[in-house]
Amino acid sequence: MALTTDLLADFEARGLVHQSTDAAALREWLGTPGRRVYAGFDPTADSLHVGHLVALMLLRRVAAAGHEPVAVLGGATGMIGDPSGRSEERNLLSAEELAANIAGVERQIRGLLENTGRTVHVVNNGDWMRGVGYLEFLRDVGKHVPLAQMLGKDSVKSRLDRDGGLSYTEFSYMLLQAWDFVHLSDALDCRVQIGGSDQWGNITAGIELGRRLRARDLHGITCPLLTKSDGTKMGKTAAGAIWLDPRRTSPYRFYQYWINLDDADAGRCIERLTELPLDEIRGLADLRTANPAARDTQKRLAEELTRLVHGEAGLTSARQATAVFFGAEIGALDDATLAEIFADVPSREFARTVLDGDGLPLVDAFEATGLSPTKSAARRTIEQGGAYVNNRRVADVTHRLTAADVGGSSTLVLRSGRKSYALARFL
RNA sequence: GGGGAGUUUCCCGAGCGGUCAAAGGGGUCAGACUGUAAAUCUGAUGGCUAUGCCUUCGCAGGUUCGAAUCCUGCACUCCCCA
Repeated sequence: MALTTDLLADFEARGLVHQSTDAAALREWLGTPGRRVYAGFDPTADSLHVGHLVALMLLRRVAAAGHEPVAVLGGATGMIGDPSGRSEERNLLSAEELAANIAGVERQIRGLLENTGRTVHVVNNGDWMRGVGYLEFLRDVGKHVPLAQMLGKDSVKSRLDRDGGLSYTEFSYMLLQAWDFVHLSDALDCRVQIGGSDQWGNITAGIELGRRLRARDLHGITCPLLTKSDGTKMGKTAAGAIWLDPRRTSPYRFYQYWINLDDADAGRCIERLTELPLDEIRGLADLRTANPAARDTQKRLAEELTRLVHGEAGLTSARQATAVFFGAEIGALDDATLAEIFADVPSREFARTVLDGDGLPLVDAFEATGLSPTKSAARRTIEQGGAYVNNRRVADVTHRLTAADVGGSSTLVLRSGRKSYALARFL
């Protein structure tokens, strides 16, 4: 198969190269189709999050360029914890946690890479590290790594300067990752490792080891870490990380995360995280300057990434939820759809009989669902025009919910202000 | 050990014996505006079976027709001198 793209040029055009080893040698090795390129993922949780998307997308580009992506799961390294980019010692995971995490992460990686049409290798460094004895490792690997080199790495230096320092265990992490690289070059003839810029030290350690042990040229590319213009980490919100697993972060919240990025961040993300052609991206940048209010970039970005991670159905549900959360009529939606859209929203069940006769005072419903802490607060909200039933404003403090409000379904959507929702279910 | 100052509603902080559920600011919540941003403006902000009733001003008593405000004791905090 012919190469569809010059991988390195593609990376460069999208601002994905922070540092790389000798570009000419790298380009030459990548000149043959079917080359294997790897990135590692440590299973620190049972789901990847938005921060991992860069690496995943890099591997997709590897596939798109006619090569074969290799994803390495850190069954071994995950037991240690990478000190890179961390300010303090990690807590160790138990073996069971680790196994569960690996299973979850592997499923996600396969889901995101296997539809590229290329052969995808998903391997676990636990598989080749497990049988290796400590003495053996020290003789075969440790012997070839100069301490000065290890101490010179930023990840180590910055930690040594701190009060907490770092343990011998984390210090050794680098050796494991270096050995991974050499092992993969043996087993799969994989000679390029890619990762975030915080991985440069670990990658070069592997390259150095390959030269010493095998006299082999290995290559590395790091991409800039994605950060937001306000300085916070991409994918972190006040409410926590944005995960790829829909059980942790609903497709709606995932979609909204991208929609809410500011212009500069959205511009950078659409370049680095999507597969849209560069001229379309340039077009979006022009639109953004001309009419920032339209938020075309954010919409396109959210759409692309939600479809990629959650599929077409996830995108549809996220869009429906968005429409509803911004005032669309709710009457037409059935219970199942509502349940899906409002998956993140607290709900409260009532006996259907409370709707009989005079019905349930709206004030009571607001208090019972937790939308208002007290009935007085509920009254205030209603008086000030901040109370909605199925997205229709109710300004009457004495309003009572009856069968007429609920209609055919059994769920009522209550809302306080712009964005606090609660479901009332009448069973 | 001696002397002084203080403890107020989510936070800071004002508070004259009656007009105090208690100024002002912050926060929070609503509304307007807006690009689902930021800023800004407006209103609200103890509870309730609500034109009234109940509970709150460190804790426990007391004086008074009436106390966050006066008195006594207790607890805690801070400052100064030894």
